[in-house]
Amino acid sequence: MLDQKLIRENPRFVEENLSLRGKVFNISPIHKLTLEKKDIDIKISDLQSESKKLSKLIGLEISKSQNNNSQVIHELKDKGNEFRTKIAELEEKKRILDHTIKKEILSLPNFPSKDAPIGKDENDNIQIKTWGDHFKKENLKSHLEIGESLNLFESKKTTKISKSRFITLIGNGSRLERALINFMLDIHSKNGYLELMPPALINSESLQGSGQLPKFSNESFNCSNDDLWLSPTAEVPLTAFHRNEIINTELLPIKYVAYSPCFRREAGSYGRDTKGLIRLHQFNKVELYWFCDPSKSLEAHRSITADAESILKKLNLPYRLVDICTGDLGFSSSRTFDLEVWLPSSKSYREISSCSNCLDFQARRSSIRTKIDKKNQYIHTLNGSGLAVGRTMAAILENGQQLDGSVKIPDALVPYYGSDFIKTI
RNA sequence: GGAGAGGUGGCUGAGUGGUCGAAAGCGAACGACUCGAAAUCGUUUAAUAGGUAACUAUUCGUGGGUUCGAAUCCCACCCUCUCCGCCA
Repeated sequence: MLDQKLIRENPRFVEENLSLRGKVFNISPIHKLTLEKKDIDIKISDLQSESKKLSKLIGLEISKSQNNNSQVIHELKDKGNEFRTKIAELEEKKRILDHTIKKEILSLPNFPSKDAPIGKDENDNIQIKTWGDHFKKENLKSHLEIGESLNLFESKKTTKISKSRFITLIGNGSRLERALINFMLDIHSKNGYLELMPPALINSESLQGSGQLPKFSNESFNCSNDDLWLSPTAEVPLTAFHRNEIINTELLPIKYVAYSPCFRREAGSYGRDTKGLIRLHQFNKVELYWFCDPSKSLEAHRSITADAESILKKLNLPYRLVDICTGDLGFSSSRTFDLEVWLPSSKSYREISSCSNCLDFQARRSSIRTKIDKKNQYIHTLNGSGLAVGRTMAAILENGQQLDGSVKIPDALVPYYGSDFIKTI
């Protein structure tokens, strides 16, 4: 959420910064409303002040005279009633304004960082570096073919259970998924992250706090009976964990790692990645999350990205690091580095982690602050996948495939998986 | 799901219509005493928004209502605790 005061006092600055996203933002209607609201705020405050004084006076008069119904007291009460009516009128106006303004502001995305490359869409993203040896032979099998031949997962029968874009992991597939989750959690825990296991059902306020609501209600599953939603990413409960808190500065940065199932409706992606592990309504993810001192988030961003990268390195999966351009940034993010893993069957890179610095955008929505020089300041939040588990499995299957049809498990994962190769049973 | 109790500042806890933003205690900060410390004594100490400031407003779980005036009365909701039932 952007600062309402900034919108009121410097609307052009706000428009210019938002427009870096490649769309035109006209905030002059909200700007006008914020001015109106400020004006009403002042009027209400003045009236309340007078009305309060009057009430005290009435109290005094009543205690002085034994007669509660004297002419004087009646007149004073009438005057009090006038205040009440006026204040009620203004408050009604203010309530409508507040509601409208908040709705509008909650639908505005974060400012892109001035360090982010300027661009329109994903084609303008900039590759920063590549890592690892690419496996580029011909006739490589896709992770879907490998998974089917080794009986690691199943999607056709799964439509009976739920519907398309769900998967059932089987045998070694399930074991590999578990191994990956534990492997990632262990590495990050050793690296200074505190492990949390948050609920998968999330209330509306939490989704609003991290930026999924009100604008993207289409993208999450909703349990309408209960004002609860299936969490699309652990980023949501992790942000909400400290909602409405003032965090002691000495505790910062707070670093969490959380494994969670993630649920996404994938509205608008019909026909894309319909097969395999890449785009599912439900998938597992290990998420990294930082609450940090506002002066230190740039450094933290590099750090969280490096922590996500460390998993790819340990698993010996080739990847590249991409700097997301202003037009392709997520709603809450000011700067995002994507990690894309190499999938040899399609000779392409695929997003496996997205590491974002949201600055104070989520903290403002969620009211998470810290006291700096006796003043409350919004902290900065950062999130990054570390990593998306299903896509990691896909990458291991494709990059580790052997001529005999088996798959080599990366050395670091062997203790978790329990053997060196996945073979047909 | 049934029955009951309760939600007040950093914490404990008093407050049932009028200088109550809230007694008292604990805690914390500062000062005195001390070579230093403990103990003791004294002073200070809620948050949020707006304002350079003086100051103004709001806040006693949340939202409504009654009233000139609500922590206090009324209504709805949320949450916590205890007991019973059910349950992985």
